[in-house]
Amino acid sequence: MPRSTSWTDDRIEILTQLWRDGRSASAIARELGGVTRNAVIGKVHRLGLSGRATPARPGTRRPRAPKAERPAARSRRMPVAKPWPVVVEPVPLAGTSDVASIGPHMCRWPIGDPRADSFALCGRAAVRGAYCAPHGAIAYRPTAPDHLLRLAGLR
DNA sequence: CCCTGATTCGC
DNA sequence: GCGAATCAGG
Repeated sequence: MPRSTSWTDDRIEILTQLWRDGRSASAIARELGGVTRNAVIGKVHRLGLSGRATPARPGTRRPRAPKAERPAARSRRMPVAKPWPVVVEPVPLAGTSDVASIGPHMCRWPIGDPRADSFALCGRAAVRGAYCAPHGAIAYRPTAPDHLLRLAGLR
């Protein structure tokens, strides 16, 4: 028994039969064992078995470029779905008002842990709804364009 | 990414 | 003759 798998007559016959059956090269290689699909394809060609009954060979093989590396085709396309800009403004580190002293036109943005004594509300002039400009920028984030929300199943 | 066969060429 | 590497595609 040959320890290196070789193309013995019987293996060639199996190969021929399976190939005519339309089995793929890799399937044949697995069936035979000890050979790769490349080996099978190579043998098929050497045997002159290549074109099958109805091969349907659309593309003709390229003569193989001498040695050039592929230029990695540049495609110009629109930049896709960059995150829309989120404005980050400086935010006051500490609040100046507590819930009792907060007025109607003062920023109600909570600062700190509500359970802590240091808890406060921002208290700056409210210019966007209940909040000052920087807190309003956080509270009223721009939403995604409608079509994107639809794509995401959020509408 | 998986897969297909085709081709080249050093061994 | 052999088949890995590499190719063009599906």
